[in-house]
Amino acid sequence: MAHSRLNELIEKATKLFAEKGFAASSMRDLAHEMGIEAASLYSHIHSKEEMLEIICFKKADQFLAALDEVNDIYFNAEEKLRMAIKLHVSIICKNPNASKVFIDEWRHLEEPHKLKFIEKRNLYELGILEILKTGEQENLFKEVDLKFATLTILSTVNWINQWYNPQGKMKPEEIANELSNFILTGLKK
Amino acid sequence: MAHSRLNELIEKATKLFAEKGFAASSMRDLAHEMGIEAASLYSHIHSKEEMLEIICFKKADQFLAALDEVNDIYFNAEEKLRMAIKLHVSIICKNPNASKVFIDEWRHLEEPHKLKFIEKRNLYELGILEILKTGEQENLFKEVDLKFATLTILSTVNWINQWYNPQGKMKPEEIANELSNFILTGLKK
DNA sequence: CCTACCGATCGGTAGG
DNA sequence: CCTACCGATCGGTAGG
Repeated sequence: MAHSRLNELIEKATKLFAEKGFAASSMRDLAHEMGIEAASLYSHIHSKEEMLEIICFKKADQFLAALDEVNDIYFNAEEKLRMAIKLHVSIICKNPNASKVFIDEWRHLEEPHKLKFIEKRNLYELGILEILKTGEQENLFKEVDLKFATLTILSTVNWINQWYNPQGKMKPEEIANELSNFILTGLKK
Repeated sequence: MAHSRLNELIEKATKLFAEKGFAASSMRDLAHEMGIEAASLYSHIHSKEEMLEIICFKKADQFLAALDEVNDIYFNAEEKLRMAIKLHVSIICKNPNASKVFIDEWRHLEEPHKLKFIEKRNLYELGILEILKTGEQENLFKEVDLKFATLTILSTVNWINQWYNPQGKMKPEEIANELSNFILTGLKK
């Protein structure tokens, strides 16, 4: 497979960055994981930061693609929101390490990539916000501060990354369902 | 004032750790902020990590004290939850930088402090969980996975730290109110 | 992918 | 709080 060694490198970097944080991860740590010398890493990548870019932007594009999928198919705002949440949770659970880097480590990106990353993230937030706005217009959702509600929803769907265990008893679909119900109807009877 | 120079140091360290992350913050950065040489920092503290301890544990104790306050005074589970959220948001908004360190940087604590920190955090989570359990028993709240609901609630109240601006138009009280309503009744009409 | 190495920077200490 | 300094480690390059 072409680039398979590069793929392996990115995978190991993802795990390392997720576990120790970008700044606390050294190229020598990573080289050790790969079973090679630190200097040899640079035949696969140009810099430590480049790996962070690859990880963050790949994840950002996955989320944006999910948004397109939602907007292409579903009509009702509640269904749209449920679908968006389901896809979001699915993306996170499919690769918790990469998600952790996407959520917590992007700030170590250098310009101009950092700015570009924030733009993509904003685009995603806007997509969720549009769904909520539609729900308001359809008289399905309460009238709330849309920005506030968007960020609150994203916080709950991102947080699962902190405790999600692939070996745990809850499957991504169940998590998404519970979360959607919580977001839509709250805690009160 | 006794320890005022130490207080200033911790304050500046808090800001630095919040903005750049613990691992990416250097003692020379911090010394520069203080207007002294890096070596001089060690007449106030023993190590870089010690500052992280001070910040994290102070914040942890604030949250635990809030829990006591809630449990001492309020009876109804809904009121308890609203009060807990209000105090939580208030603690975060009072010092967003320290809260950021508490939420994101504690993993750089060294043992045995890391373990002790996790214990305190678990104690807090348990306190919130107890409130939800009471609400269930009082037939006020839905029957949900208590652990799941607790983490979801904490995620939303912690996330405000990412975007809260002390100069913004929303006051902590309003944020707490919106958040409580959202958590209790959800988005749906 | 390796050996050999670079300058820069790291957290921290000794001694005043 | 300073000067002077330590050994360790950092990301990265040259040349093969």
